[in-house]
Amino acid sequence: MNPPRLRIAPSPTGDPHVGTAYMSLFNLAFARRLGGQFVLRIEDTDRARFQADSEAQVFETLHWLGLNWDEGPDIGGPYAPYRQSERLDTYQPFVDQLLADGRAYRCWCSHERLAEMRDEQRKKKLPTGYDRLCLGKTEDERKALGGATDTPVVRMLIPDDAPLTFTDVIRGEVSAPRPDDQVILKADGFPTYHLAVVVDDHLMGITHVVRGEEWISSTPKHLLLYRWLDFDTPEFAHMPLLRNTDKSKISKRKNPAARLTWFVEQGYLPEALINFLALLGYGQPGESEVFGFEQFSASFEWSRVNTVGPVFDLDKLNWLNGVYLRELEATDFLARLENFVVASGHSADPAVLAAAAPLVQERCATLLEARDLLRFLLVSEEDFVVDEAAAAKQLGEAGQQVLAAARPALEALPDWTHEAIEAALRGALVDGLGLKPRHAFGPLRVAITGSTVSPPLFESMEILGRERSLGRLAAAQPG
RNA sequence: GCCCUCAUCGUCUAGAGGCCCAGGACGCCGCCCUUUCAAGGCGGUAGCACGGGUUCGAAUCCCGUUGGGGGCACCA
Repeated sequence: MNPPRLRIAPSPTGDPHVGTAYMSLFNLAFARRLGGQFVLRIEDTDRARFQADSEAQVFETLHWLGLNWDEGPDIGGPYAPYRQSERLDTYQPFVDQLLADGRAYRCWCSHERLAEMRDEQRKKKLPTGYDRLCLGKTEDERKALGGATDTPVVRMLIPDDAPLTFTDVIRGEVSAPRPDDQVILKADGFPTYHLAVVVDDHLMGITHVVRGEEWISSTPKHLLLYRWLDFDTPEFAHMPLLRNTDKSKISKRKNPAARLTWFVEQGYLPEALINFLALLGYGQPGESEVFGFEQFSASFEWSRVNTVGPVFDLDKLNWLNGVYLRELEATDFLARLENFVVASGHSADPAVLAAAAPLVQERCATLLEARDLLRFLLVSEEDFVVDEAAAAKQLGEAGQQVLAAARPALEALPDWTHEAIEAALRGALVDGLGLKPRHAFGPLRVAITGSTVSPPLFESMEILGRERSLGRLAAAQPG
């Protein structure tokens, strides 16, 4: 058996969708498992929804995830071009052939007439579908009937014996609804998805078609096209759909995680997202829920792919991301944090960040959280603010006593190290004032970090430096 | 309305007739550790949608019901 060829075919119609990464992951896992190829093809046949910057974002986010393709519009390949808008000449002969063979016909019906027809069908509670008004008519005959346009489309003539069942490598035998006479060539000369996928997948030697389960009901149309055009039918794998919390198909409207760029913005690690997506669609390949692409790919079998659409559970992703963050080498963590801080438009003193990174590596689920935990170190003194609620809680009368006792003890310190700071503070506050540690250090934490939650206090003060630390303590004392 | 598809804790799942009065993970709750928060340790909460079969025996097989999801475009 020849190595398989698989493809992902996103439409450049906006922010890349998380589903694109999800499908790519499964395509790639199978392709790598059997030493086959993974192809990226851009399906830009809908010029009404086309967005020019979308394609670059697709490339960028998939590369970020390490889901790299062997052939595609950016790197070329033996079956170029890989953009459907550049392949219009390729589709035309197949349309002509179907027309000549009587498998397709021209249709002049206007959008208005089609809409009316559907309204009528729905009102009468009939199944919706094209009523074949144009079938067998010349342009003149049709126009005499009204509700026609000058630019016809081409429709498939669906026969009564159209095949409605097929084998899906995930689900086994699947049946689908009987299609109506589907448009395959639009009035603007672009093919619809149905014609374009079939032709391109055949010409590009695609052996396995992996797509969302929303395509199951369209598959009979494709089956017919493969038969009529005398193409070999590929294997089909219909993946369960990712869901919103309310179980509906995951959408950008209801779920920020539907946008692939969101994960970058939030400071997720690509390896964590990959792990998570594989876990959702496949489950764990071995003993652990924590695993990498290699292990996933090595275990890959279509029959093990889930058939139930999983809810995209951010709690679990956050946990997983934290696991990956903690497993990172300290230098790797620092590099990624620095990268994230800069990419998110903040500046940072590399020395400060290097010293502070180990303080937060175990304390955050995402790089965004890490950055926020360190904000008190990254801002200038002019921009530093103490959270109001935190101040109200910790900087009242008792807090002021703490600050008053702490300052002289710290000012007298010869060495500004966290060990020395801790010793001085414990001496002055715990031993001196007889305070419980939590009451002794709470006010200081708020004064120094601006928050009741922070990295360890003494280390934070050491990194902040003597001058800035004492300045913040002074600033926290009114008058 | 019609067609298709799916059904184990809140969520993701293990379970392919007896090993299951259902196991794990996340979340949640409690305790321990502790300068806050995390991390870590220990413990707890919670589920086979329902009704019929088949069988000595069903979470597992069959049928029906209910429920969820998807599709029914000159969008993909």
